[in-house]
Amino acid sequence: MQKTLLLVDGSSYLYRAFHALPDMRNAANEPTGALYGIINMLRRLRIDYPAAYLACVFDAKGKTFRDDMYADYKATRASMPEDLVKQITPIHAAVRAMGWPILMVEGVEADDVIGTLTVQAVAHGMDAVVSTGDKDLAQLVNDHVTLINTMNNEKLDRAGVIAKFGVPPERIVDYLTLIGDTVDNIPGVAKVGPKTAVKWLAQYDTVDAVIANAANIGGAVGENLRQVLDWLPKAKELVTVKTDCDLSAHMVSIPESLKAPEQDKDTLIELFTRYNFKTWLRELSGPGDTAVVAEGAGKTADNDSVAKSAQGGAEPAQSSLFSKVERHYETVLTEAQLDQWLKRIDGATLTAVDTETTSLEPMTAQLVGISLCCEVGTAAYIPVAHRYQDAPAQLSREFVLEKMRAWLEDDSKPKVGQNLKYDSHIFANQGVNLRGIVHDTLLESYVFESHRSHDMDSLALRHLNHQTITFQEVCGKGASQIGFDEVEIGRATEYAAEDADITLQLHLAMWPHIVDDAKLRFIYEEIEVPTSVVLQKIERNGVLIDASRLATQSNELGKRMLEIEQQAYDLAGQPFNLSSPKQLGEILFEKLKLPVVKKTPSGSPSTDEEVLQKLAEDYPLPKVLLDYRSLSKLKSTYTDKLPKMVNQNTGRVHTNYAQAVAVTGRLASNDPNLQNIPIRTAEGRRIREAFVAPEGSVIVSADYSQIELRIMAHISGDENMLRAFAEGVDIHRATAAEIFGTPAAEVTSEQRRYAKVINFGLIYGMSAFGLAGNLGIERAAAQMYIEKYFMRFAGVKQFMDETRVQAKAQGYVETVFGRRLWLPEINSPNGQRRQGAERAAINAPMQGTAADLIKLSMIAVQNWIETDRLKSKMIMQVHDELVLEVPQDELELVRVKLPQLMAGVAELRVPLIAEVGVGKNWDEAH
DNA sequence: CTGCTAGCATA
DNA sequence: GTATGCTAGCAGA
Repeated sequence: MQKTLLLVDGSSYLYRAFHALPDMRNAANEPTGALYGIINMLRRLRIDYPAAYLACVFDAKGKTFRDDMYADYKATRASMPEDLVKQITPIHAAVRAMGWPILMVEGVEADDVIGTLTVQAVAHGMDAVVSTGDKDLAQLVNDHVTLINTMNNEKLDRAGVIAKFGVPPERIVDYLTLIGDTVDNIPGVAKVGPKTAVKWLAQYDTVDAVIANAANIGGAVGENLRQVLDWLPKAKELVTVKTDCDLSAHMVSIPESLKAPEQDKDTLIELFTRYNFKTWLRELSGPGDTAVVAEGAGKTADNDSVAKSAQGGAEPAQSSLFSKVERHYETVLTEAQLDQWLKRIDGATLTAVDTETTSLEPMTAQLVGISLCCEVGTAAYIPVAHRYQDAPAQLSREFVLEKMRAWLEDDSKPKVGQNLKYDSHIFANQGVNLRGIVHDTLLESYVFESHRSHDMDSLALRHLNHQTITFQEVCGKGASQIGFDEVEIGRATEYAAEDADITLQLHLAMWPHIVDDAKLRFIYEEIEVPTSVVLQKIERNGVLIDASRLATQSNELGKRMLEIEQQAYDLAGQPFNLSSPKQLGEILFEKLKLPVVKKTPSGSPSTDEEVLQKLAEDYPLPKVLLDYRSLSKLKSTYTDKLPKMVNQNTGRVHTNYAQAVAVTGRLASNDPNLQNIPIRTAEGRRIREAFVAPEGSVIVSADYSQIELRIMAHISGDENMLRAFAEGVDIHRATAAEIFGTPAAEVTSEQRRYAKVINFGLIYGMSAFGLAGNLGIERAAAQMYIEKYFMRFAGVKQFMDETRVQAKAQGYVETVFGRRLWLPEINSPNGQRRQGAERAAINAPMQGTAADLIKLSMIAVQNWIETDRLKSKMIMQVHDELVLEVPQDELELVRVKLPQLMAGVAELRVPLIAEVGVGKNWDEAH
């Protein structure tokens, strides 16, 4: 592999970091902003550009040759602010401790040192990557030297330089000579800016040639040019970066002198302690830092609420880095513009992609425009289907997609987006298969802060301190809402290009929080991102529904409901709306004077199932209502609704899996929800009969057996429970045997039922009160069972206590794989809320680990299907169950392999077991 | 038309 | 007692 030398223009970042970050200070009131910014930047760099050889170059004190040849060199530059001066020493110390050789050469500017090193590196057969915020260094770029700007993710190779400046790298010196450099106080030609410089260079090629032809250039600028003919050669020398400096006094040889040393952990701990970078510190001293050290990186600020409040605002969102970036948004209306953007994104390290469409329904929405951003602040919007009075001519949807297809479908062109699963559908609707999804800001936020909101507007506000243009501002709301295709293109560009720009910035802001944390990184890279790709496929596969069967059921249900309705009217002595809890309450509790069993949170008498069940013991009407309710639920939610959700094009039902809503890591299914299709009652199960396989295929369902209890056994390490699972016995029976102190063979069905309720209660963080309610026994009796349980399963008790402690101490609990589940209310002064959070804390590791496991299963199964080119397809996920549609000739294969894959995704202290069922429909497959 | 409550389907 | 999403009714626009 090609060796790479990674060079950082430390000086160029000093000022930028200092000015971009707010005034941060440690307890001793020492300024820390620039220090924080530089450390953060170097860490990110090491991750994004792994290189064996490194150097961070700073300007040294003292005059340089430029000062000697030009008295006013940098004359306009103010002296370094005192707060920055104070940070220089710690910055150098930190850079060194992080394992970066530092180069400071007296009498030679950092630029010249870098220039010289790149030339030497190339001479040694290496490539060089130069990280700088200074565009002047573009002159160093060639086939082996690339420029990157970590502040805005910009990457400049030869093509990039041409795209950005309009001239190739070897003409950058000429270009800068003509324009001048106000920062260094080097004048160029008055009134000549980038446009004119590019024009002249296109015509005459070099500054020397421009000078030679000065007499032929007309206009005021021609006159200005002739005024400075004598100066230009000197300006050219000033802006030229030297590549032949003598560095022999500072290094033995290239590249050995620049081999990255190990990071100096002790010094880093000292520095991070002194400057109060707690999160980095925690990572250095905490567990899991082996992986981190191996990458030569520590841990970045996580800005969680705990950290923030605890340290009074040190480690701010690095977002502020971007708030000052100048914005340049372009509407792409011509083929030439599109070509230029294609060139840019083709060479980009990462491109933010966003689509604008006619609706939010992923399977039917039509593409209206595409926005792109591969450099912070610079984005494009490509409208392809805006249609309103006098809309300008646009490139057609088909044309743009064909031009972009190669890039969109290229797995090696890295893309980021906000919920790219949606955009993937939009592209798929047009026959384009989006590949190369390496990041998704929705998932980054979800993995980083499970409990917070993940919509782009909130994220921008939180991480970038930026208020985005909202969809509502652009399209209005309610009846007067217009489609995005009716939005004026200029306005659409402001909105859409900003979305892509913000997406890229959000990634840059959130990624450091994940990349340095081995566990979060695993969850993100190995679970969430691949899961989103799999989900998109499952959603697209869809489920075949026997609509006529459901219609028949709807009819029957309707008839029976009418009969029941009549009975209810007779019993009530008047007609009323059975679906209205309010009217029902009046009938039951006012007219018929039935006793109020419990009240709703709002104070009215409850009429829920539990209440009606109780009242049904003594009165006829409640029973009738229970029947009505169950039928009505089935009809309205399922048998009426599902046929309406069949996609006209595919003839199937396509749910949408929400990947970032459930705080435990579970998926949620909506439009329609396929995760709550009835199963408990015979009546309800008939709906599953309508979930069918097409001719020649069958439905295969595989579900994890007792997954959450197994996870509890694993996490708690409780010996009794582990043994029960290891022996493969009936877990509820085993539990009953322990609690009631009888041999397993003598456990009664009543005892087993109790044990089962207790087992479930445990998973939910049960209290004696809750258990009593559920079993219909006294609270004291319930308490006794719980105590008995904890005596026999002491490991479980210990796990629960420890989980509560951990949750309170750090504000979150973790799954087995390290997913963080935040519990904002765990220390709430409100007892009710706090106890709620405690129960959630108990439940979350189990529910969350189960979610991790089945996501890993989905990835494994999809991978298998694609590798072996099977025709079987996943069509649903229901928390612990995967449902596939399998052609007959693949049945035996799937039947064996599917549960193996599911059981094999992780090695826990208990065996994982997946049970398979097969049938013509989903009901039979269970 | 929007947002809320009550109730109920699933794991 | 955990985690979700959807429906109907109803109140206030």
